[in-house]
Amino acid sequence: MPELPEVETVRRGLAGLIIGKTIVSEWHDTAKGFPNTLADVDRFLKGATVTAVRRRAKVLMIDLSTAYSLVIHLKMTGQLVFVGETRFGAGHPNESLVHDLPDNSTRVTLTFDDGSQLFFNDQRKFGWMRLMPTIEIPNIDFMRKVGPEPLDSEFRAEAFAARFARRSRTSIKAALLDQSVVAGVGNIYADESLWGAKVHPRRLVATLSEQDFFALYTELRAVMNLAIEKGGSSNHTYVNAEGKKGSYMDFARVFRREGLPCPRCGTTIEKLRVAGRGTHICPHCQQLL
DNA sequence: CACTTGACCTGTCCGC
DNA sequence: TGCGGACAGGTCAAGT
Repeated sequence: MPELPEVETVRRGLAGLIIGKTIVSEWHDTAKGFPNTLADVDRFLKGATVTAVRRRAKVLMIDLSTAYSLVIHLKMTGQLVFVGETRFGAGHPNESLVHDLPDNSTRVTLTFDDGSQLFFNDQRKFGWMRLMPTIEIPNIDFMRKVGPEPLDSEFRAEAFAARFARRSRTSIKAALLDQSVVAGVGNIYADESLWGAKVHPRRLVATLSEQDFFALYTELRAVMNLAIEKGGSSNHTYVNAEGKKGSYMDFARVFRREGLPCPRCGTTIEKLRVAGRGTHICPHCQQLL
């Protein structure tokens, strides 16, 4: 589900809601989604206080006072939803956006010392949550190979372009989705940034000019920053830590807009399949050459 | 090694 | 209304 802006939105929400709280109980359903032993849960999770909530690429990390962390990947349909005392009050403006939890998609429930709860829900069960020593997080396979953060102020256009050398013979869309090239890009922001840069998603990486890469770098950062500002994009499954939907989809220029006019030139937006993913383009603005 | 495809799951939507 | 198939904001393991 979530890409970098959605995960960052969840991170910011959670940081304000759970830092300083102590976990008093834990429930989880399957070994696959939560592979830790009960002994580890008892020793390093129960009684632990949340000290920080971090993000790297699309991975969230909840750091604990035990020097362990909960490392979480939401994949396609994962959610982390916090429920405190005031959330379901009658007449609350967001009352209709959330329903009673846990529900049939709930995989993990954490209960804090003040009675509030954090639910990890995941309809498709692709996501995972694991408890591990904080210091070992950089050694997991995903962290070792993941590329730079695209919004890092130190990450410049030249470095962005250079990252693509490893994927020169594939389509630019496949390369953008490759987490080892640049971190955090998924299907929505790949399509949105390619449209912004006027680059056809099927163009081979090797055919992109320096100007194309510069435009793509600029557009990707602009689109991700806007999405974070708008609280991410929402389909029927994505909600932030407070159970609210993001509004970026109201600003999307091509994603899921097939049949509608391109906001730049009016040409009808088309949907294709590129790198095995549904892909949205303006056939006039984005030419194959 | 680089690249593509299928698998992992469940729910929903669309055409018959 | 029921059913089959395609598809869904992501990564891996296998295959060529």
